[in-house]
Amino acid sequence: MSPRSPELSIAELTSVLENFTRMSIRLPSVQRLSFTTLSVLHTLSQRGPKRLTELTASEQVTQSAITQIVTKLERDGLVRREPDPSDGRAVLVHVTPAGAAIVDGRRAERIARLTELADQLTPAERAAIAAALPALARLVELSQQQH
Amino acid sequence: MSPRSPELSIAELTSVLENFTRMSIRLPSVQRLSFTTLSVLHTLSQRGPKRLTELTASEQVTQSAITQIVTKLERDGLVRREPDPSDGRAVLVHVTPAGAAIVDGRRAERIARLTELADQLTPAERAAIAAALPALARLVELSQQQH
DNA sequence: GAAACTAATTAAGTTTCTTATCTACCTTTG
DNA sequence: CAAAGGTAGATAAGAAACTTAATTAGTTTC
Repeated sequence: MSPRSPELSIAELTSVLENFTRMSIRLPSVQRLSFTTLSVLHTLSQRGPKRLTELTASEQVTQSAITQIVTKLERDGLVRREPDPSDGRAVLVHVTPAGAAIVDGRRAERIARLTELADQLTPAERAAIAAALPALARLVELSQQQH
Repeated sequence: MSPRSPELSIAELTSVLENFTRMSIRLPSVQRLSFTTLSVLHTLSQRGPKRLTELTASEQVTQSAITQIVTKLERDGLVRREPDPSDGRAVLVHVTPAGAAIVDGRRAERIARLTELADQLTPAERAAIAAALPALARLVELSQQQH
């Protein structure tokens, strides 16, 4: 509530984000999907169909691992492979409605949990977070462009 | 810049935090330590010595997994086991200087990366994040009390 | 002080990844 | 256009990181 533009402490921001990471990472999932598998679903759901090689880059695991994950997800009906019309070697992985439902369901859990916590903050605290949201979103955007 | 206390959208906050999680989770680590192993080191470094059962609760894996992780960390000189004077069955796991150095090193990497990104924000954006930091930290605190 | 409980370990098996190799398609170049 | 090299994905085998189940040792309770 002091609008004197205090300097941003990146160390503190880092620490806060670290804790959010560790807080959300262990959310129980109904289906037993590994972290990487969930991340693949999330990526496909958020950014649309992707090749296996693109997923390899974004998820930071080996191409072989992505093949195995996609195979398992396809067997469970959560994604489907489609040929890439522009390249006969490539495959485009699409998320199915069932797959999207899992991503949405997990997001709903997180929203519910955060809502409970945010309810315990003061209105001023909530306003401060709201005011920072666009900047935080920009930070994420910048990070995605970069690498 | 509009200090009219706009309502906080938890859905947007959730989305932003999700992306931060996925952004930081795949940071390359010099030593090949699993996510859970790094999380144990982080917990010990941040909250001091803990019993194996306490780590089991905070890391959300089985007690057996914690035993194996601690054994491996001890073999590598990153933690050490000490008897709990108040309970002959229990063991207190302490992080060693070498273990703390790994945690600090990884934090330094994250800080460096975030600093680069934050430099690309406007001063107003940085100020907005700075103003929200205490509230975000409180949110983390509340979450840790709860569960 | 016997029974029930709790903290940690050990053993064995499963899941999730990696490395190495392979096939198929694409692109380039002589 | 045919051969050479490059890229996308799949497969096999093995390593790493977990799980479940059973065991040991110490603690609490009645």
